[in-house]
Amino acid sequence: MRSDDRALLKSTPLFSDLPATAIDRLTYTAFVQNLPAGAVLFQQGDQPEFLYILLSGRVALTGRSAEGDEAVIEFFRRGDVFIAPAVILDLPYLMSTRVLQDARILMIPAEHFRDVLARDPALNAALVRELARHWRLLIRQIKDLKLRTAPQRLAAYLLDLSGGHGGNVLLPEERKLMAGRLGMTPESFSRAFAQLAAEGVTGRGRNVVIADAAHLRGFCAYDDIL
Amino acid sequence: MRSDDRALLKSTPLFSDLPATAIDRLTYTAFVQNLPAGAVLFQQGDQPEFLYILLSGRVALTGRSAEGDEAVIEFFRRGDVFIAPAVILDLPYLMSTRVLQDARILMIPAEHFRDVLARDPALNAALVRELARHWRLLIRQIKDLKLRTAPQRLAAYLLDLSGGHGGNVLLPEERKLMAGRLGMTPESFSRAFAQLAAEGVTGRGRNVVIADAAHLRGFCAYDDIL
DNA sequence: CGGTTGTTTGAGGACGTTCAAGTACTGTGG
DNA sequence: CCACAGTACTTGAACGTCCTCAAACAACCG
Repeated sequence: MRSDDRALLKSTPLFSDLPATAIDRLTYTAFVQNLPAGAVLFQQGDQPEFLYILLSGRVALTGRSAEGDEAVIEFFRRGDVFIAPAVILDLPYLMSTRVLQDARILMIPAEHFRDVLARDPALNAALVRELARHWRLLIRQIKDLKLRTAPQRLAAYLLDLSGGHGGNVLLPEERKLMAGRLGMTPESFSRAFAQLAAEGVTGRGRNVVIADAAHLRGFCAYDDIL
Repeated sequence: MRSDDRALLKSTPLFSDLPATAIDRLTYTAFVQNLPAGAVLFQQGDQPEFLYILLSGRVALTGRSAEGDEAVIEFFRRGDVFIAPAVILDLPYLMSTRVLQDARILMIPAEHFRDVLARDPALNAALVRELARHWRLLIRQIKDLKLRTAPQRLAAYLLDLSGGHGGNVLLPEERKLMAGRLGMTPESFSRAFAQLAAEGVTGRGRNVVIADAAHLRGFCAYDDIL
């Protein structure tokens, strides 16, 4: 692990409140792995062997149906810790993970993580907050899927990306993958995007402009559904 | 709080590993409220004032769209602790809560809960596991919504209720509410149920029989999607 | 430059919703 | 015990959204 990796850990929500010694205790058995885009870290159903922390690159957690089509559950970026719950409970992963952009990943052996967790109150406290935050993201996604139409979901996602204020937005992923995250096909994504032109959303490639954020919030019930 | 309430708390996953003194510390400012079916505990957007533990009765967490229709996110029953994340983070509730069946609810002041949480490592550890478990339930629900059709979702839910083995199942809620939980209208629920007759699912009222669990698992990709 | 992959667009169809009507339940008061 | 009201549940028809399949176009990368 490089020194800037340590600095990165220290800046994440999970580790920022932990003393350096706690971070050391957690990471001294850990190692860094470099993975190219397209690599699969693990498959759903596997028993968890590591806790993963993304040091750089991008990664997607996906679920796969019996027919083989893939739904993105969530994207992760630099600094994110993922699939902690499976490691904590020592239960099979519910999702698969695919590298989207060449990634450096810190891998903490699951057993070791659980050992430290059993002893370190500060880590428990930090993890409670981390899990609580993530819990809310999942609730929002469920409400999104149950209460909004495809164009509304896209609009809400774009507003999230813009921080709610509109203006210029840079799409973080391919449209194909964003479609999966939003629970629709790439074709539907494309049509949803075309439909948002009438609501003041324009753009080419990965650059998108939200002309009237207030109007778009109304369109997708941004504040009502939270 | 009655003595059998204390016994109930002690039997829940969250509190079972906590010493009695910790439970006392947590509950000495708490009180019990009786609420009739139909009562609303709080609305989405409210600032959290209490952590709720259901001592008896049934309750649903729901999200509401701008048009006013309601989607059930999850049901809770005796012994369940709900909306901990909002209380932990002191952020507005993302959902509303409605009493389905006359309920006795233990209410722990949010401020007090956070105080205890800041001091009690055992509570943190228990909460980490509780949140991790719930996190996995939400992931399953998201995969359900993104990867399965309506009849498949119903089939998977029935299998969950039966413990995966089939046989007799007692529906825990009105079909109307189960429809919301599964992300469909009551009409679609009814049709989905009718469709499952071809897969060996029969029943009248709240009593349902799964004739061939293995077959139904195949139908909804029960083991593939997890 | 050609091959590959991502994106858009069109046509047709499946799934699920909406609206509307009818049936079965549940509980209440006579 | 029955009549009744209110609610839940089912069923049918029409509609809309989203998906599938297919093709054209654009962007990227060797």
